[in-house]
Amino acid sequence: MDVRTANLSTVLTHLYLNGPTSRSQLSAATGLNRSTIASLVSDLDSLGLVEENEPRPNGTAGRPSPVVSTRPDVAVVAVNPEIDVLTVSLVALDGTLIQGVEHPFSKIPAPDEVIALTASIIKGFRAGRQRILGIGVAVPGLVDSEGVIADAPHLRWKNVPFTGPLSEATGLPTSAANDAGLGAVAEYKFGAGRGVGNLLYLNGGASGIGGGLVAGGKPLRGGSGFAGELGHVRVSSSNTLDSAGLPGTLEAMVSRDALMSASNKDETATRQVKYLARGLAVAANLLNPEMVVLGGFLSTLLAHNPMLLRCELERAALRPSSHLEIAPSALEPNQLAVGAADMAFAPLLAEVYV
Amino acid sequence: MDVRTANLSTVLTHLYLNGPTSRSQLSAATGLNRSTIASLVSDLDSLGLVEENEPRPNGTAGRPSPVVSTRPDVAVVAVNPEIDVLTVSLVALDGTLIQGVEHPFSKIPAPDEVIALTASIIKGFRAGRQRILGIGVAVPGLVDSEGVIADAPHLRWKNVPFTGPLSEATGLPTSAANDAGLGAVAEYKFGAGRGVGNLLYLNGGASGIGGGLVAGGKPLRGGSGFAGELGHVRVSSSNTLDSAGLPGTLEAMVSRDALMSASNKDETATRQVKYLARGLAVAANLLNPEMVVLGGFLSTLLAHNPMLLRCELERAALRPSSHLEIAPSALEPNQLAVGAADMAFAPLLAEVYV
DNA sequence: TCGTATATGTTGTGAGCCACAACAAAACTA
DNA sequence: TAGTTTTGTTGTGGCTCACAACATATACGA
Repeated sequence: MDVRTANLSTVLTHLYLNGPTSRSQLSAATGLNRSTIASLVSDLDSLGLVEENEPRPNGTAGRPSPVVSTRPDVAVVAVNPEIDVLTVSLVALDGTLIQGVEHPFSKIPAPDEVIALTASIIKGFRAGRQRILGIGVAVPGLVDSEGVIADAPHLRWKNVPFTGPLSEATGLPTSAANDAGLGAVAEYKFGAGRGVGNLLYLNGGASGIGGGLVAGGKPLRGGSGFAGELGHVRVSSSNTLDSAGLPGTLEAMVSRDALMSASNKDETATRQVKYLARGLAVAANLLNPEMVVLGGFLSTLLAHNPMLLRCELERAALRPSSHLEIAPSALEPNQLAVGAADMAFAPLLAEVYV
Repeated sequence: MDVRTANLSTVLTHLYLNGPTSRSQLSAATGLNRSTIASLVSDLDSLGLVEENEPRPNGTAGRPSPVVSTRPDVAVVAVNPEIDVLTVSLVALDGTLIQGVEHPFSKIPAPDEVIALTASIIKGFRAGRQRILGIGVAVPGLVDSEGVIADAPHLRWKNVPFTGPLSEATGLPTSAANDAGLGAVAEYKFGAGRGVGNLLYLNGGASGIGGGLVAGGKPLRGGSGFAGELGHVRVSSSNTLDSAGLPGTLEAMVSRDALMSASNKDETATRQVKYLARGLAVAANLLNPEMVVLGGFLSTLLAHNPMLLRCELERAALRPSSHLEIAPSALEPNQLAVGAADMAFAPLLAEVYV
């Protein structure tokens, strides 16, 4: 890649992640010369990606530096099909949600239905003044590298080509990935785990427990793209099966339904906390993350008895796990939209062509 | 970093990983122009890092291209202190072992002893014609980012400053890291997992089971540098304790001593294979690696009944684990020397200053 | 209110480094 | 031996960055 392209990407990515930044701050952050930053910002401006605004007085001496920020009309679409609802969101080039549409389903939707609905909703978005650059889809299942949904058990989709048809229907470049993996990236870049290079994101939803990983500041997808599935790791010798048919796993022992329908809620919650701690211990020993971010009903479980969770975790993990931070999701309920949008912005941020 | 520096690094790293390469192949591999490669190789030559040799006839038409290779006299020292032996090796800039010295201990050595011994052995190495650039230490324990050995339980070392004193005693830049993590990188770059971006390396030694990870082509160290400790993940409800005092872990259930001293070896091996499969299932579900490399007595266990290991693994893991390859270490017994040397070469390979 | 210090934008120059083209060299092929 | 193919070699041009000199805009103290 070109030097120029790399530097344009560096600047735009900084603005994407850190929000409005003065030119002098950009110069300090990138190590590039004042004059170079001026030239790069000018290029990004004429590409319609950023805008310069009046300098904000900051009380220091010296000539004030204009504030550069991403343009709010540059956006992508984030799509998240679930069994009971389709969420289509418009997300701007600073990670903020502009608009979200939720379309409920009375029964599990077919892929065609979801694609057609999404295309229509996007047509609606286009009435606005946004420049829509692409689409990112958060899939509750396994997606292969060509955008084919290999297996989404709860949706009962298998080997469904998805990004291709959706891209054709909308004329927009489209990518797809596992939802929990995207949630992990979202929490890392904009949420509770901001700047924490090694984190595990665990989400408790209606259909089970999904997880995603960030390691060394990058999403950890694994060989076939389903790393992070802590829900299917065994934490008990029980024979209770999870959604994938595996016995005694975290997902089998910890579920929202069991919690809701329990006669003794407090006792059930306590038991589930203990199993959750065992699962986290496995992740702590094997991955040594700095932080675990809990979303969905797992954050409720955390709130129920944080001390118990930590004590049980310490018992089952190697000592350095005391450094492990446990935090609730900070982006809820928009993690997946933010993560999917991040994926859709990725090609632009990686290589800004003049 | 400079464009020139980056390109010099690219070329040198290619030679390090792929061995002797013709200038035309370098041009193809890097995408750089013929003339640029000529200039880069000339720079590396005058730095004494590479040499050009007679072109090898390859039967094709056209002017033959000189073969560039790393100079065999550029080397680093790899150090591996264990409870019963200290191994100090000289490794060349193509990952090959030039010389290895093993110094046995009758009792667990103290850090000072190891440092003094290592320094003496390196003095011996210096009698040769090698240019020694640095030292890499593979530690059977946890090393912090400043090179202090936080905890090496089997050596009974705690909070021992190590790289500092060794560097002072030898005058060489020194770095240290967990042994299993280095083994994982070695197998990825030069061994059974060559080119496999997501792999788990598991080593069965006298003192227990250690593990290291490579994810996305990079070592996965985790927050405090001890990711990969699959040995301390629970695989049984048994109360047998492992070396860290945790019950029912892989290390507690699978050990060389138990295997050696068993009255019915075959039965014990079979049981251990089943526990190993459970441990691998955890890793498969959580990390989704493409390959598991087994070293030490675990490769013996693999050889004992590969089919059983795979069957048990399939039962306990999500389906895509059928893509998971299981292989014995290809570098044994030099994994740690190769990995530690790789760490010692890293600063040079990352930035070649003219 | 004015001058000074400080910080930053602006402009022009120079240097580094790469791609490319033209030519030379060294193999293979018929 | 002449033609073909591939690659080294050399010189040129262009891109992009750093830097210096100058201009501009603020804060602060007299």
